[in-house]
Amino acid sequence: MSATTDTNDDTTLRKAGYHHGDLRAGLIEATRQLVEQNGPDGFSVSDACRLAGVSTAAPYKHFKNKGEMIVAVCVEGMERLKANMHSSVTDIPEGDPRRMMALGKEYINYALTEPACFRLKFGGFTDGMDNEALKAAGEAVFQTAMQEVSLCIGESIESPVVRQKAFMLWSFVHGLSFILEDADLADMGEGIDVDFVLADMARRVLSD
Amino acid sequence: MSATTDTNDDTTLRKAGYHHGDLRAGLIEATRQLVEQNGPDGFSVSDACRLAGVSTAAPYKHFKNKGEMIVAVCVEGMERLKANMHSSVTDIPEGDPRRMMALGKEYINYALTEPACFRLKFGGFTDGMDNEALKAAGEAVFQTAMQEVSLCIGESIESPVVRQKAFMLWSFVHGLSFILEDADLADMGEGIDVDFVLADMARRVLSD
DNA sequence: CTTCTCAAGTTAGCCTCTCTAACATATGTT
DNA sequence: AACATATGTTAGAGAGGCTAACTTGAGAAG
Repeated sequence: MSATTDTNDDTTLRKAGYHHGDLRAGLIEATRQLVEQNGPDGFSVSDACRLAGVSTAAPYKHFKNKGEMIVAVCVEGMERLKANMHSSVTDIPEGDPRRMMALGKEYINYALTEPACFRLKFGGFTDGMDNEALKAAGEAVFQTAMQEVSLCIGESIESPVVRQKAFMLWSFVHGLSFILEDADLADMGEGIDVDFVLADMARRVLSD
Repeated sequence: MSATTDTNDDTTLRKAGYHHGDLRAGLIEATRQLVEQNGPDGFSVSDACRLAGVSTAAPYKHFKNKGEMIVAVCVEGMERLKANMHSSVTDIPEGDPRRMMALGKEYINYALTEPACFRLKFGGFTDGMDNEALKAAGEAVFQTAMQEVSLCIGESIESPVVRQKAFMLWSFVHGLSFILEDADLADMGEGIDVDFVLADMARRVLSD
């Protein structure tokens, strides 16, 4: 039984001595890994504890309950998504419709590389978990889309048209993400070029 | 303790005597009710048993495990969705683009009236549960959309263009459904008229 | 009508999971 | 050096998933 061994291979995950250092971060990372491995509902607090190398009671010094752990993982994920989206457009000049496409691609890319996190946030697992941080993280992502639409069609971000077009594109990309990461559903889109439909949709929606 | 009382108020749900009659159907209905009440992850086999008035071991004569119960609820739900979609277009002449809109509205309507079933099927709860019946039920729904697109644009259902347009519209409606039923996300679409965006999107995608 | 059989129930109990209470340890402030 | 507090631990209550072994009763066969 060397659960509390000193050889610390997995930084931030396992602990070195009696105290972990940053168990909160360690548990979030452990949970994220488990969720990505076993699906959005295939994780238990106990599993996360084993991964982090602590007792099953330890998490409750950092989170109120299992739900709060899930929310924390989602918030982190949304922050990564937002950062990815931002960095995906830095090389493209403002107003270029390719920026809109890059955002959509990045959204889908996130859904495909962190599918379980994506579903944890959007699939209904956080239903009824009112959390300001999580809501704010989601809004920040939508704001990014509105900003881009505003630049593309040359209208104020306050304009209802901008909101409407952003909402339409977001709905499309959001649904596409869900479909692509579900093997059964993705089968129905066989032969379809994701890049093409993304560009095609952007063109159709952004035109008058 | 009158759990096995003779007064049978809730047909198909509770049993009358020692044998239930159709416990399989009773458990599916009980599960559906619980899921709609408490969210897609807010149900337990035990709860369903209590609702159906049987012991906690009874379900295992009809389902291999909890996952199979979930899948059964999803299959039933998809069949309802398909039926609703079909009946929503019977009064509109073939080829009329309003048929496409009616299908989309019905899809969204289903997501809003049976939100937990919708998320159970599409939110990731059935991840890794390979089930032919469930996959077939989903495909039938997409076929309906393709059929309509084919009629609207006057091309064979085999045509890649038809598949592509159907896929684009489905993605949009699918994403819109997820967004509308999530209170936090729906807030971002404040002031947006669902009927309008549906019609607008259909027009944009179905045009050349 | 009786008897047999088998599908469809039941009880008892295992293991795991979430979460709490009570106790232990280490860290940094005074 | 001593204490206060944050962060761990162990023990255990209560619930849920699932199985094994037993029971019931409904329909077929004699």
